[in-house]
Amino acid sequence: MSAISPADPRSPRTERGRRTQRALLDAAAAEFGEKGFHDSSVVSITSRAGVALGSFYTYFESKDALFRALVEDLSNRVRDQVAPAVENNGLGVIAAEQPALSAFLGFVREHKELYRIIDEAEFVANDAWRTHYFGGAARILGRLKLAEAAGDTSVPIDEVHAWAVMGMNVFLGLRFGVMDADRSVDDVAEIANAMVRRGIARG
Amino acid sequence: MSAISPADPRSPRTERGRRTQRALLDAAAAEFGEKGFHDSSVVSITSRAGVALGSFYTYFESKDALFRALVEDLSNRVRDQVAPAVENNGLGVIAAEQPALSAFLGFVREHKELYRIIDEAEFVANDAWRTHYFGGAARILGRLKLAEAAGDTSVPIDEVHAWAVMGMNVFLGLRFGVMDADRSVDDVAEIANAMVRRGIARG
Amino acid sequence: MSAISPADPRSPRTERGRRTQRALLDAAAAEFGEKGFHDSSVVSITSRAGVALGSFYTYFESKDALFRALVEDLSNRVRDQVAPAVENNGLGVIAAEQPALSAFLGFVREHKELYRIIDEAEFVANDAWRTHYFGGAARILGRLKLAEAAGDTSVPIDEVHAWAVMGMNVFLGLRFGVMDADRSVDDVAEIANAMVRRGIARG
Amino acid sequence: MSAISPADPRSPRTERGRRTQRALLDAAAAEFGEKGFHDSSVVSITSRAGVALGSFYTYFESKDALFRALVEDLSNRVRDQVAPAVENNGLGVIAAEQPALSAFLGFVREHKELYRIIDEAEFVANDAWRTHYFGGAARILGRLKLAEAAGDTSVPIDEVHAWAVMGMNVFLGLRFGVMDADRSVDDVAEIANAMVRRGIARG
DNA sequence: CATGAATGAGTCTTCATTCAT
DNA sequence: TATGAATGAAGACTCATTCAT
Repeated sequence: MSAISPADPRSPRTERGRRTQRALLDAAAAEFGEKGFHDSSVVSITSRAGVALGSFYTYFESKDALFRALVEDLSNRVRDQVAPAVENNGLGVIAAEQPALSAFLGFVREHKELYRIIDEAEFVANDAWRTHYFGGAARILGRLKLAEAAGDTSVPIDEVHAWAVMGMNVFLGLRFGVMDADRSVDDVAEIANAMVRRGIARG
Repeated sequence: MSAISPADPRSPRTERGRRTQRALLDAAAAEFGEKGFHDSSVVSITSRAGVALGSFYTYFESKDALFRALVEDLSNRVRDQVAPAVENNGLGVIAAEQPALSAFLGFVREHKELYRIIDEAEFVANDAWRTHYFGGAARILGRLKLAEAAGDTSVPIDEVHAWAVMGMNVFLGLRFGVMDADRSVDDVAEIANAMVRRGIARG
Repeated sequence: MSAISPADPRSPRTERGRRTQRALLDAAAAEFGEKGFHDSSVVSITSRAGVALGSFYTYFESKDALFRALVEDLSNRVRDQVAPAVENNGLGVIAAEQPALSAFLGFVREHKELYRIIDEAEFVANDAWRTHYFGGAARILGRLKLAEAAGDTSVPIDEVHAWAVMGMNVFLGLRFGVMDADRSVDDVAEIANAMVRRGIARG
Repeated sequence: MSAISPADPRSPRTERGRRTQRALLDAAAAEFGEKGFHDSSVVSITSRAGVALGSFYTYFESKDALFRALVEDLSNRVRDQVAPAVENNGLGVIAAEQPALSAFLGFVREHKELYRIIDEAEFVANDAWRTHYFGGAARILGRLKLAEAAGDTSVPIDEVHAWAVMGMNVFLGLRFGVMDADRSVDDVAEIANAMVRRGIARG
């Protein structure tokens, strides 16, 4: 499973070359995971890999190209890990999403460091980001607990519910707020809230 | 509502100072929104603001500090905009989340550019990121449509459902995969999936 | 006489700035004169000028831009030095070119080092270049001496004639060979040779 | 006519070797002609030649050596092409320079790209250079036209005259300004101008 | 002879930050 | 407060050359 398509003009032609490229890839994954893209440097990556600086460019066109290769690779691996959990498991289609989610969570846990590059915001912002989301989740959890106390829920409320709802909200914001502003926000909110309501609320 | 807490040692003492700081803040919002944190430069921000380079440090300790101030500001404004939608609206607690979500989506739409700084990943990665998430959402949508075709759903399936589920998954990955690895992934997946199942599936 | 047009966004606004820029310009002239463009480095120029590396970019957009500024400056100065020698000297128009040429030669002699950057070929090629041109001039001189010996000349033949003829040939080659290939070479050669013939040969 | 002297320790011993070297030479000529010396790279030359990078050093000691070989080769070829035009053509010695010049111009025209490496200045400077010389030629042409209008010329003035005079001036500057500063500039100017005067002006 | 991986010094350029005026 | 010049560490990338296979 090479992150680099074999058609790449820079793909290694000898076994030795293949080893070097792999070393570079691994070093980069570690480095990016620790420091994020911008704070990682090519020098540092090559020295981690035990390779000369110049050799980097034998295998990758640029720092950006390496990053893209890594993300693409990760993306393919998530897919590969999740797919089998879904197929032929004898469950209903929607229920089958549960093992898929389990598989996904397991994958993320295994590739923690690298995964945060894809899904967290700018590294500098991480503190602010954490505060922001923990605050949001806490608020939602408070609301749900309130509903629970009022006897309005059909399931015991859990932190998982709060984060699930917040993730939902954030992604809908990104999708229908940032990326595409054509759809009515009320419409979107209605559909999403209905799902949560039926999923959690009593009767 | 100043973005800078009044206790800040660098908060302006004169009216003129206040105007300068506000200009800097606005310029920064625009700049960060366009280029992301790392590709924005202090020179460019000051020149946008029509202010001398040196003056920047009269108002902000560093580029990082400015960024944090901006995120904090944004965070507070989201809260302020969402809060009233929730209070005293005579709806049940969970149903009240619907206007809250509407308000949130509206806010994001108004502050598109800036908002992506908080919620999108590294700027370089955006293309990869987009492909990654659009792919994920498409996969989920396909699954839900399958369930719908099989007559297993209680509501008409919409793209909103797919993005909602994916946001949920991603955030749970971040929360229980990256940040905290103590909780059983199966447990988390079970709770989340149950919510979706009940929210979408037929009785 | 600044080499940088005052409209340049990077032109210095303070006296101190003006001094720094001048130092950079002078250092660059020396450096380029010694090593040619490619072998000169910005680090070395700034250190000659006693200025920090970064300061270079306060005054010049790039190494290329500096070079262009220098050439333009030199170009203007030649013109300024040659012009007065031509005007109002009471000589016929063509005869007036003689003091102009004197002035030009004097200028070149004063700015030797820098001047060779404009008019010599690639630095690496200089040795080959010298051999090439000295050989050419020697050949021409030989021919002219032959004519002289045969009594066909109206003036004593001098090395100057040989170099003059060669310069003529080379420039016609550049102008009507390299830059513009439309004109008949025989035509060009006829005109040029006629001039030399009448200028040197016995009636 | 090999560009490499047969004594060269790296001259090829087999037919195959000779082909490889020739391919390298041709590729280099193309490359240098397009990009100039510094912007040409050994990798690019070898890849143009369809030869492995390492093989370059089997045939040439260095990039510089290759360049010198090329210039020397070109130099010899100019000589070879010009020589026959001069010999035994039954013209007077000076008149015989006319077909020589024709031959030279023809050669340049055929080898345009490569020729500019020898005779043009640093590649970066070319724009400045062009402006510089075109300006100079225009000035001279203006002067000559003035003389023509005043009835002081014996031949119709042509652009060729202007470029010829300018080439003359520039080369005299190089020869007696840059390379050798011992001779009186007035003396040089007198000799050269006399030639032009008699060549162009009315008796 | 051919190959192509490895090397690392060297280059230009950027930019947050400091400081004298 | 405002200004803008000065700083220099840091970064990405290039490329001639060497060398093991």
